[in-house]
Formats: sequence, structure tokens, C-alpha cells
Amino acid sequence: MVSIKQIAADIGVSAATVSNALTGKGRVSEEMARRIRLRAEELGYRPNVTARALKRGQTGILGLVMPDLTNPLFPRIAQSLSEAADARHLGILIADSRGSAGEQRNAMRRLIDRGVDGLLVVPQKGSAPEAQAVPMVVINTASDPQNTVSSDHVGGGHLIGTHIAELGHRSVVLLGGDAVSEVQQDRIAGMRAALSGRAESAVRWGAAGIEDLPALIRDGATAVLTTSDHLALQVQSALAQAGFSVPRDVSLTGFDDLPLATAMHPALTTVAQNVPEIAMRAIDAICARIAGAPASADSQTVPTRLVQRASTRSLHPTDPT
Amino acid sequence: MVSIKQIAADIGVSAATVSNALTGKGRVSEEMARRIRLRAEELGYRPNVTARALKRGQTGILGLVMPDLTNPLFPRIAQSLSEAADARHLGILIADSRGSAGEQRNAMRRLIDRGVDGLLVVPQKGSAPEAQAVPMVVINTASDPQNTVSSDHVGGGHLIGTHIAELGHRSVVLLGGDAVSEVQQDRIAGMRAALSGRAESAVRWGAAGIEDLPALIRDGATAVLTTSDHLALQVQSALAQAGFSVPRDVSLTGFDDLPLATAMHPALTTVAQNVPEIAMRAIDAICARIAGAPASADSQTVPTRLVQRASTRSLHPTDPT
DNA sequence: ACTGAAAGATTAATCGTTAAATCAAGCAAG
DNA sequence: CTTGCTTGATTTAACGATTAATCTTTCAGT
Repeated sequence: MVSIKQIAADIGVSAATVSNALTGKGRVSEEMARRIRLRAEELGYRPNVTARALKRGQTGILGLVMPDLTNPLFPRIAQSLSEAADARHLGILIADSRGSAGEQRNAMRRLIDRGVDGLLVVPQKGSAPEAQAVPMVVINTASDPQNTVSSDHVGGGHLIGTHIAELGHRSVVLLGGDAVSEVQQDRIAGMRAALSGRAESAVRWGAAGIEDLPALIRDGATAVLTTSDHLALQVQSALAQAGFSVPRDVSLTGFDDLPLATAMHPALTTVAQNVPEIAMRAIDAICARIAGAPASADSQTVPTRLVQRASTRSLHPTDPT
Repeated sequence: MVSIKQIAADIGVSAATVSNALTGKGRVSEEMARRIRLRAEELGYRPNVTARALKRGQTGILGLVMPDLTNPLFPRIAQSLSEAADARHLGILIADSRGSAGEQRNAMRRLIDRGVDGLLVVPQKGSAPEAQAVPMVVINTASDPQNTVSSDHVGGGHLIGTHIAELGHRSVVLLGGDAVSEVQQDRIAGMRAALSGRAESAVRWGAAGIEDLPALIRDGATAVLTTSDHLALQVQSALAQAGFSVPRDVSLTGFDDLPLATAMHPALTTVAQNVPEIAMRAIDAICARIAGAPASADSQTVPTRLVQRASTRSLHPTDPT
């Protein structure tokens, strides 16, 4: 590897001058700077980030802690984050807090030991990551008000609930995957709020909830609102087996707008999170904190968007289909 | 941050001694070592990996380059890799080569500039990443014979093909997503080989291929074998619209065993890649290379596994269902 | 011609850790 | 009593880049 010294020796100048020329910081004659840049180019010089990091006290690396790397949302978050980080010349080191809040702490610790400048944490369901030696930004859980960037899950639920109410549904089942998840609680809460006064709603959770569906539909429910697309696909399968067709017999909605939402038939009405926006804000926030901004008490909420497709049907006699 | 020097000053000993005591390398009396470890513990000392990396010339970080971070397989690869790397106290820095082979080169370059000790590359469809200044291991494309760890895609296709032939299907459609992908070509090739002499097979690609299916089925095709689960879900949707039911009218298979394979109905017969094994071997290989082993010319192939579910049906009159 | 400032470059120290070389005792053997 | 070995610890230098402080020239102004 070619170092600054070799360029210096090559040209017959001191290492400091080379550094100055290349970073444009000190005082170097334009003529000399030109020669140095030329030689650096010729030798294919690349600054040693490790040395620079040691001197500066910053590594230019961000740690990303996910509750479960196999989370279907992870790819999109990782990509958007990676893109936003890239634009700031930051790297992203990943870590998985599989399962427990304890593992989450370990993961954070490992990243900090590696010298990351900041931590982006998508918290384990039902856990609030504690403050650390480095700036931290929490993604996607509004429950912790400190330094959080989150989708407006309540608002998203509200969007779906309103949509369903306007279609004329009067008896609705709200189905969540795991009651421990605050995100899913928020989504359900939004749905309930929107439906309140306009329709009856029953809340169910998990696999047991799916089993209850046929009976609930026979009792008059005309729509099933789930907290994730994956869950919606499972519901569709279960309903098909029980002889119910979507959207003819029952309307169905998901959450997240995963790729499978358009692959399944009927295409799923769902709520899309603005992942790139969340990523951008998260990176903005962590960079601000790294640059010295104080921990802000207020959390940022990013609006969600209703994606209307073919899995929901109007019950108004005047409407088509 | 507490450094080795502070511990040294605290105890009244030289920095080198502290380093020796903590790493167990030089000669230190057991008594002194005990005191040093104790004090380090008290102060919550954590070695500065940046300084260590500078001295050692190794960062302990691996770069992972993916063709597209939103690839549905990415989560599992990332998790398995992360786990295997963790066990060796290595970190994983991610990079996305979105779209082009050119971006792939940039991504590799950025990671190398960051001082990664090695590169794990899942190549862009149809591109062979060129050798770099650091050890590299290519994942999942056997086409490049150098330092490659790959699933046995041909074997996987063979597994599916054999399964379908044994069920008594005599006219089969093979459907790929993108003909540029060598992985998908391999899968199709394996299917053809297994079916050869036992059944007629027609190959189709992409969206246009999906549109052809109803006609092909009316012409007598009884099974559709796809190169990915996601594609299979799309096919199922399209067939349902055209009035065909899986597996009653036509058998359907996927590839990769994504979560959606069990969520859809009927549950999808597919081929599972042994992702943890691939990850382990990839990490093993890259570590060996980093430790100085020469680039091995032979590629490692990891067997795949047939996952038989409900989307394929036997045509033998004697069999049930 | 002398002073002072400005430009252009060099020195030396530093970031935290480590490896090699060196040094000082203690002790056994000749 | 000296030589030589072992043990325990210290000094020194280095990894590569950066930066404050310092040194030389050059040149404008009086």
C-alpha cells in the first residue's frame, strides 16, 4: 500500500506538505499541490482511513442494530440507509440482536467497541435500548420519545380504517401478529380510532386469531385488517381453505407494502411506509448528533400512504363490483 | 475513553506491560497481570480497535457486496454471515451494487478504501467481479470457478425435476425470471436434465412467460416449475385469474424457500438453499485467504434440499389426492 | 537598507497499541 | 567470583495521517 510518505520521498518534500496538498488545508503553492496530486494519482494513493480515524477520533462508520435480520423490512431499510450513508461517506456495520433484549445490548456493545461513530437501532419488540457512549437514533418505534424516527403507524392504521369505513363495512376484524409489538399495537389503535362510531371492530392476535376468522365472518364480519402483508397472505390462504374468497366475501388489508403485496391475487390493499424518507431522516439525525447537536426530546414521525389495490371491496350498492 | 496509558500510569508501570498483561503476549508476572486486569476491569477499559488495526494492518472487518439489498434472500444471507463472522470477532460492512456492474466495482472499491480485510461478493447478474487488492470470496455463482461458494443450483433443479417426473407429469413448463441470471439458467438446466426422456419441457422467461401459461396448460402442460418462490406466487395469482387451481389443475414449484412459501395456499413445494452452510463456508474460505492461504481454483458447492409441500400433485391414478 | 508580513515549506508531536530491542536483577553452575 | 541464563519490566520505534508550531524566503513599504 502506498502511503503519504512515499509520495513525499518521491517528490522530495515532507509528509506534512503532501497531507496539506491532498486535503487542501495548510499552505501549499499551487504548483507543488499539482505535482503532488499528480504523483498520488499515478501511484494510486488511497488515504488510510484507519490512521485518519485514529488521529481524528472518528471512524466514519455507523452501526445498524436490527431485531432480526430476517425481518422482511430489513432489506429496504438496509438499502435506504446504505444509500443515505454513502452520500455522507459513511459506512454501515450490521448487527443482529436475535431474539432477546440482552443480545441487543451485546450487539450494541460490539459495535461500540468497534468504534462506530453512532448507532441506528431498530429496537427489539417491547424493549427500549438504553443510552450509550455514542449518539443513538431509534428507528420505527415512537414509544421511546428520545431521538426517534418512526413511521406514523397510528396514522397508517387510521388510513386503512377510514378506507374500510368509507367502503361501507360495518363489522370488521383487526388482526395483529404479536401483541407485544408496540408498532402493531399502534397500527391497531389507529384502525380502531378510525372505525370508532362507524363500525364494530373485534381485535384478534396471532395464529389463534386466524383460526377464529371463519366464525367471525359467518357472524357478519366483512373485512379483515391485518398489521402486516405477510399476515394478510396467511389469512387469504386460510380463508380460501374455509371457502371464502377475497374480496368477494371479505375484504383484506395488509401493512408495509412488501413485494408480495403485488404478487398475490388479488393484489393487496396496504399501507406503505416511506422507508427512504425514514432512512434519510435517521441519517440526518445521527449526523447532527455526531456533529454535536444535543439529544432532541421530540421524535420525528413520517407519514404513511394508503395503497389501494384489489383486495378491498365497496359494500355500497351503487358502487361497481 | 480510558486508554492503556491511564491504566499504566494508575498502576505505575509502563504501557507495554499493560498491553502485554492484557493480551498475554510478552513476559509479565502473574501477580502484576492480575492487578492490571483488575484495574482495567474497574475502569471499564476497552481496547481501541482503530489503533490496533493501524498497528496490525488488519481491521477485522469484512465487506459484503450484494447485487441488490432488496433481494429477498439478502436477509438470510446477511444474518447467517453476520453470525458466522461474529464467532470470529469480525464485523460486516454492507454495500449495495445497485443495478450495474460499474456500481459493483465502486462498492468494492469503497469497502477496500475503508480497509476491509476481505470481500464477500454476491455478484451482479451476469458479471464476474474482478480480482482486487484484498482476498475475495464469491457467493452463489458457480460460473466463476475461483474462490466460489455456491448452492448446487443445477442439483436443486434436478431435485425438482425428478420430483415432478416421479409424480407422473409428462408435459412441463419451466419458467425463469431473467435469462441473464446464471443462477436461474443453472436451475433450469438441472430441471431439464432431470426431465429429459421422461417428460416434454418448454422454457419461458419473465412476464411474457407468465402470460403464455394458460395456453400452455390448455395444450396439456400439467406442471409449472419456476426459479423462485416469488415468481411462483405470481404464477399462482395469474393462474387463479385464468381459472386454474393449484395443484388440482396444475402443479407449481418455487425455489429458495422464502417465508411466503408457507404463507401461501397451497403451501409451496420448493428447493431450500442451505444458507447457513454457505455462510459458514464463505467465512471459512475468506478467513483462510486472509490468513495467507492461496487462492484456490476449485469452487465449493453446497447441496440443496427438496421441500415437498402441497402445491405439487401426483398424476398416478393409484395415488391419493 | 531595514522591518514586517505573508507565503511556502519543515519539524515534531500526537492518536492508542504493539513488537522488538534493551536493561536490570536474581540465581545456578563452573 | 564471574559467566550465562531466566524472568520481569522498560524503552524505543513504528503504524499513517494530521496539525500546531517553527523556520526560511521573498517581497512590499518606508
